[in-house]
Amino acid sequence: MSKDKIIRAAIEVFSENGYHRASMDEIAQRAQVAKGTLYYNFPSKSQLFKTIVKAGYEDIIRRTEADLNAPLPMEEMILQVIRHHLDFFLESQHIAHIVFNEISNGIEKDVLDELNQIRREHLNYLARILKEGKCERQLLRDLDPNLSAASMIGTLESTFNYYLNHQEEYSREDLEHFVFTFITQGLYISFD
Amino acid sequence: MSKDKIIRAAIEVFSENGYHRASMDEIAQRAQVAKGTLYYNFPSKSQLFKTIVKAGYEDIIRRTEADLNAPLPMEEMILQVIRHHLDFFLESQHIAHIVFNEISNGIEKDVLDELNQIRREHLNYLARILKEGKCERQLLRDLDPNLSAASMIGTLESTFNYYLNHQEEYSREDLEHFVFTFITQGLYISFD
Amino acid sequence: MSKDKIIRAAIEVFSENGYHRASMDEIAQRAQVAKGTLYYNFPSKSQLFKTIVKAGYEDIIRRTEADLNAPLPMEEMILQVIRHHLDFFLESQHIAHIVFNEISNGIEKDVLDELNQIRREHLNYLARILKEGKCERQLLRDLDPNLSAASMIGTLESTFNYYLNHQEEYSREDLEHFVFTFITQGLYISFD
Amino acid sequence: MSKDKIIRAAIEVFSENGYHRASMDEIAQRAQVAKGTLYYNFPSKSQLFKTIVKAGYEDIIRRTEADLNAPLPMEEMILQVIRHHLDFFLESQHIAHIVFNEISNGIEKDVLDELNQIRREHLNYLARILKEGKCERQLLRDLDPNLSAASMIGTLESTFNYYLNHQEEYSREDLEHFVFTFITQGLYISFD
DNA sequence: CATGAATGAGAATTCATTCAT
DNA sequence: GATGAATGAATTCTCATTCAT
Repeated sequence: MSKDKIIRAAIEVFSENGYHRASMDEIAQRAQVAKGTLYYNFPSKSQLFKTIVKAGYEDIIRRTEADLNAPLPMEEMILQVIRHHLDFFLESQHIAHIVFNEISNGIEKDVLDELNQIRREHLNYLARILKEGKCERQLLRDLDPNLSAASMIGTLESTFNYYLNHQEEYSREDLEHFVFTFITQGLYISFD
Repeated sequence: MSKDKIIRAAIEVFSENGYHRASMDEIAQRAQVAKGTLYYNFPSKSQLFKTIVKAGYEDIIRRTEADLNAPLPMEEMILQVIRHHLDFFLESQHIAHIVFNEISNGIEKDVLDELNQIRREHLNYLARILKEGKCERQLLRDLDPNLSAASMIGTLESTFNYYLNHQEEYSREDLEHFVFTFITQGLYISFD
Repeated sequence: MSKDKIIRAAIEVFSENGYHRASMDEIAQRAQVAKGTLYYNFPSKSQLFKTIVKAGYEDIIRRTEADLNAPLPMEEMILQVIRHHLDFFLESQHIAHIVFNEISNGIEKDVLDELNQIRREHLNYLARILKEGKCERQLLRDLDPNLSAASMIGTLESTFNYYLNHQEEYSREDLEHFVFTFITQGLYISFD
Repeated sequence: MSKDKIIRAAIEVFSENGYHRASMDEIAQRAQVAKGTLYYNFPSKSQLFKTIVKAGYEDIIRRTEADLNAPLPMEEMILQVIRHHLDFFLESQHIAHIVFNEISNGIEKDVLDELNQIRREHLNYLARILKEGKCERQLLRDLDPNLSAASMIGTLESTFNYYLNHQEEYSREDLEHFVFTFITQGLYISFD
């Protein structure tokens, strides 16, 4: 079906070139449909982009939620969150790159607002997990949950970006272990 | 002098619109020079962009180095690094936004290579600090210094981005304290 | 029935947007039929347009003729012509706007020819009435009947257009009286 | 100079094809400039169109005013107005066609508003002449000056349009005489 | 009778860059 | 040093029309 072909092609083209350099022409070509078909299925370039980003966030949340609705100890939950985000980064580099790196200044205001709304919801989702963890047990430090969620994402993102340029030097386990340790324990050896 | 006016204008326009939506026309207008003058001073848009990014990185390294060449305890060094980066983010939001958020896919390959080279050097600089810290004293965990450096930046960046949209809820001290705690100790209360 | 729904919708859309900006998409939407149905009922956009214009002219001639086939004095005939045209303008603003204002340059040549043919016939019809009037009685000045017919239409049209933008300032009677006086007696107080 | 070449070409293309079918490509080609040059000189198609229409109206008013600022008897004034409008129609068929026939529904609202404003001013100018005439001397009938002005234009326009398709049948004097008689005395032989 | 997905030729507009002055 | 008119390739988007079902 055209819509699917277009989305698959768009993911490729957007992630290879970024939003602004991606051209509808190339997306159409790769999807093997006529340019008009793009606009038959999506009202504009920015809406097509938004559709992809939204699906990306929804996918990652769905994966994470599938694991977390069974009650888990907090350590396990954070590990699962990290794992699912890393999985997503690794399996869907293209989408991930768009979802997390493409700031897209200079996109239509209304679409940008929607994108930011989606981003915010994703952060809130993570922050909520951390908030519960803080109450429930005495595991988590008294840090602002929103900033903590943002920093988790930032850490995952920059770790993954670094990995992209140095794939041969690290294994998947290395990344997972690094991110988990960095996020939960930080750089310092704990003072005891 | 024209060159300065252009750079000042370019920083504004790039950070407001992102690289691709920033137009040489608007930069010329804001700099109050003719468009030709832009090309008299800079060979191309991407070179103008690179000039700004490079200066941004150099500025931040210069500030940090000024403090660190006197021998300091590691705790203090990391705090200084965080402080100088936060200072830079807060004082030069525009440049910082460009320097850290503008991935600039779809820029000429040679300029992109130079930009990545600059980014890499900045990371190396931070990684070197951490490496020394690991040997010197027993403070730092045995984590990969490159990934650690990348994650420090990622944390600073995402914290700052979150702050930009919630300025009223946090003070500068809040940010500094959060980032320092997150980076050095992580989310968990240390097991002792 | 689809055909009627389409015509009703097309009249609206053509008169709101003019021929070139009217889109088959919008006509289909307003008619609540699929786009294919438009082409099932009308071979092309221009043919649909022509159908409407033709029906408009036929309607106005039918109305006028209904009154004029009974023998009437010339004064009365001209008054009836004016009345019926004004009625038509007032009752079917949409169609009238299309019929008289949409010059439609840049329509397919064959359809344009047909449209002009229809227009010509309408003018001829009016000119014939005037010609008879000139012979029959000594009421009408020796003016070219074709130019006279064209000028009658022009007067009705421009009066009506002015009225459209100043509806509150004139009543229907004002218009009728003005047009009748202007056409039959002109601006000057007759020299006697 | 480019601007002049563009305007000359645009007048041709607009009047041959109407606003919507006229393409910037063709205008550029005929003006022998690159497409970009069009946009260097005019911000948009609609603004280019407006520029031409405005100049047309200004030209016609300038011509008329040149004659009328010397005090003239009303008969003479109306004759001059008719003559100058006919001159304009005959000398600048292209512009006249645009100015008076191109209703341009479906143009950007702001430009359309400006166009209507220009049209209105032209009508007001003619209405003012008639108003003065009514007071000054006992020549003019007590007809609404605005509707009268609109009808004068409508008469000139439709007469001219008819003439365009039947050029061989009428001389310039025929037209002038017809329009003057129709406008000032109407169709009826005055009752005396 | 009716549908609606798909098309592709055009159209307006943008913008980095050049170059004669 | 500086200008700004001119360029033309690239880009997004529109829309009448077709056709398999």
